Amino acid sequence: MADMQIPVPPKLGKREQTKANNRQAILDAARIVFAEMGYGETTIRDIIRQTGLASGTFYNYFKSKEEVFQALMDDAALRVRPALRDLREKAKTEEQFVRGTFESYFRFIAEDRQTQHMVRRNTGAIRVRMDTPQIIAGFDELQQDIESAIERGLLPAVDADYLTASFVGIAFEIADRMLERENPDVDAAIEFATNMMLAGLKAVPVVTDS
Amino acid sequence: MADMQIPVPPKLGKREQTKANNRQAILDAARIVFAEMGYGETTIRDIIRQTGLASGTFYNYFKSKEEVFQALMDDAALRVRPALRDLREKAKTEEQFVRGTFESYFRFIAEDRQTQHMVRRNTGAIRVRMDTPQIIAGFDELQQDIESAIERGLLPAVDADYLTASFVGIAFEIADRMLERENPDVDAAIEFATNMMLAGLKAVPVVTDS
Amino acid sequence: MADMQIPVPPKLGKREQTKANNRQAILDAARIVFAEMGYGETTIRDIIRQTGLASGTFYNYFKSKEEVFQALMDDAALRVRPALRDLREKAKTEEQFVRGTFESYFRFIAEDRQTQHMVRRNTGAIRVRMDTPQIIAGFDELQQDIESAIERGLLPAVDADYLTASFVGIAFEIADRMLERENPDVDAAIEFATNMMLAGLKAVPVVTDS
Amino acid sequence: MADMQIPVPPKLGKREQTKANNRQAILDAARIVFAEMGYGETTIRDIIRQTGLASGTFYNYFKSKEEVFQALMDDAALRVRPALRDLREKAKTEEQFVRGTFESYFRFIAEDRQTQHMVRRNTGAIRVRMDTPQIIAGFDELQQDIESAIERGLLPAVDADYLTASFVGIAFEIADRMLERENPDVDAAIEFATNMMLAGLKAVPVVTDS
DNA sequence: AATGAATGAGCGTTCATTCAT
DNA sequence: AATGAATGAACGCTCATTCAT
Repeated sequence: MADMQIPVPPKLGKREQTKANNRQAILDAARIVFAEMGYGETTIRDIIRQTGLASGTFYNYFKSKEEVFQALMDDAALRVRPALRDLREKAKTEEQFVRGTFESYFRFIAEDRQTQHMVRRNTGAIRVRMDTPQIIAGFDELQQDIESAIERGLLPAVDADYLTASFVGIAFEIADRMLERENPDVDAAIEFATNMMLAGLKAVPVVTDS
Repeated sequence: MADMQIPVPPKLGKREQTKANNRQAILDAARIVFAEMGYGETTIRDIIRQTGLASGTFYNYFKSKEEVFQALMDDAALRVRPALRDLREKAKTEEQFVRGTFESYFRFIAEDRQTQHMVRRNTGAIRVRMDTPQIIAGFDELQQDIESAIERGLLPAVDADYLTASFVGIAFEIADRMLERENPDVDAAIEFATNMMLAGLKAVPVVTDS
Repeated sequence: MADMQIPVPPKLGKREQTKANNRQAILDAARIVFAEMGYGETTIRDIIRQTGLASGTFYNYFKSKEEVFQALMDDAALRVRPALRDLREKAKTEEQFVRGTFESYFRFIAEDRQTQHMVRRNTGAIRVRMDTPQIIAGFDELQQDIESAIERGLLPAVDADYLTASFVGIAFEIADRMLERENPDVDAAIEFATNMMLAGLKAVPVVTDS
Repeated sequence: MADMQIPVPPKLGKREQTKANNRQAILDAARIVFAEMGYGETTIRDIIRQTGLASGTFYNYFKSKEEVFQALMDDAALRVRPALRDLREKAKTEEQFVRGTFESYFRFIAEDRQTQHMVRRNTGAIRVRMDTPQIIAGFDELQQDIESAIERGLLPAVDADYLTASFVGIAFEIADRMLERENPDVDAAIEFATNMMLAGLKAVPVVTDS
């Protein structure tokens, strides 16, 4: 009887199942190697090697590296964006808007640090930063939200473009440093970024001991 | 025997001269192609092609692409850092420190936008940011300067790491957007960044017309 | 139970029908792509793509590209050969034999020029000539007919091998040029080839105006 | 002193020597595999495999299969054409013109039968004929020569296009059959073709025993 | 019998690097 | 020291073919 009430999940035949599995395997592999080696340095063969599938199989699912990347983006967007937008739309105060954004970003980054965070390849002193799909998805609509918040009067009528830039810049860089620390203190990062954003240098928490 | 009679041309000076020239030629070529195609996409062949030298010659001067990059960095550091450090060491106020840093950075970026600024390759929605040598050189010692400024009491005793991160993040991102505009207004960018840094969102200049 | 009530569709006939249909579909597709892209350049995938069938299905009917080709040949042979043989067997004079052969060949070529005639791929200056099934079928038994005609005394006792060669060579090349012309004049081609064959250069119609 | 009179052959350094050798090696290899497998079926890797060189080396000399082919053509043209043209220009009679052309063609084919003659791949019953460079070179200017001969009054004013076609067709096909014989009798082939061309079927030598 | 995804060999090509000249 | 051809690994990609469904 229970069977009848529970909506039947779209039963996949074995074929569809493996197909879905493979697609996901490629996406997972891609996320890993993108994060490890950077998008530019990653080859399609790196991705398939990581999956254990045959080289030709890749092309049954994606036409190019770009396409996998885009798929990762779409994936991430689906999962990340709605919450972020919702949060920012519902923000009653400047601080809620700012803190909420940083909070969800830093928490997201902290959780998925292994494979998800932005890439930083240091070949020697070279820093290459690649925005992984999740990141892009996260900030993509920030500017729109900021503009709409300005219209609502929630945020002051400043240059929305530069404000977004500051937001993103601070989030990126602080998250990056946060992850490099032994025991990342997400709350501290949120606090710092929020205060910096809201009231600048002077409002930022003073370090008593270090 | 005939060989012995031919007066030996003053080879040594010239040799060294050419040697230095070649080295510089490679560096110049590398700077151009790095900026044009991005570090990751640049091949050694691209660099030597640009110089007109033979491919083997490259290896007389550098072992790898990385090494050229490092050399460019060192070059840039020599030219860029002293002024920056000097400026920050001599800063009497917080604002001088902050504004001075942004000012020299944004002006530098604006002047050299052609070949020197950071690379942004967009393959579709993919943002890859590569810090060119000059950029890195510019920010490399920022953290030290910040720490020293904190010690001097010029800056509040905040988390120097995160403060640097905010600095760099804001600078990067705003510079980036500035360059995308039709007529980049460097002063406006400096003003925005400085105020953001010093007093946050609320202090940032309000846009009256857009 | 419900399954049992549904009237069983007359499956058997249909099965065989589909089977025959598929076979024919593959043959048709092959003829088209062979003619379009040339035998050598055609891949099995090209053929199945053209049919809309699944790739695996191909192998239920043919083992290889060669085999499809052979089947096309057999097909054509069935349709083309009998008439040709008949014509040549019934020939009362040398001229009937020769003219009849050229006539049926040139007319056939002219009618099916779209997809059926021989392929000529020019990659640059390279001429690759591929005898399509129909063509081969047409000439395949020519030599036998010639030999038999010699025995009958219809044709002089010349080297049958070389005679066939001349026949084929003239037919091929003239047909080829005929098709390249704006308004192919089949009768003129027949006339030229027949005269060339029968009495050589001197007998060939003189061009008065061009 | 002798040195001064004998024109110094362009002394090649060791480098130039190997370079020339390699180029020639590739050309030779290409000629062989083109002849063996047909142009269409030949891959670049087939060619380099035949040379023993590394795969990348091919690209130091040629950009593509087409380019090698063209180079072979140019080679052949240089060697074959002048004699042919000369012969045909100097022809005093129809027969000289016709016989000379066949003669040089059949002799050429007979000599180089290994690697040089036209390709005939029989995969099963499939005949693919590929005109190798030498062949093309040989016949390329035939039509011009024919037209000029017609103007000179050496040949009757027939359709030059079709006449060329007949020439080429007969030459191709007879040469082909000639080569298939145990002991190719070049003179017989020349005789047959010439007579066929000049006076058709009736003039062709009768076979007494076979 | 039909399907179509998986496979891995092989293609054309580019590249970093070596080394005889 | 400069040269630039040779090298062979690796790339992106396509293909014939197999086989579980």
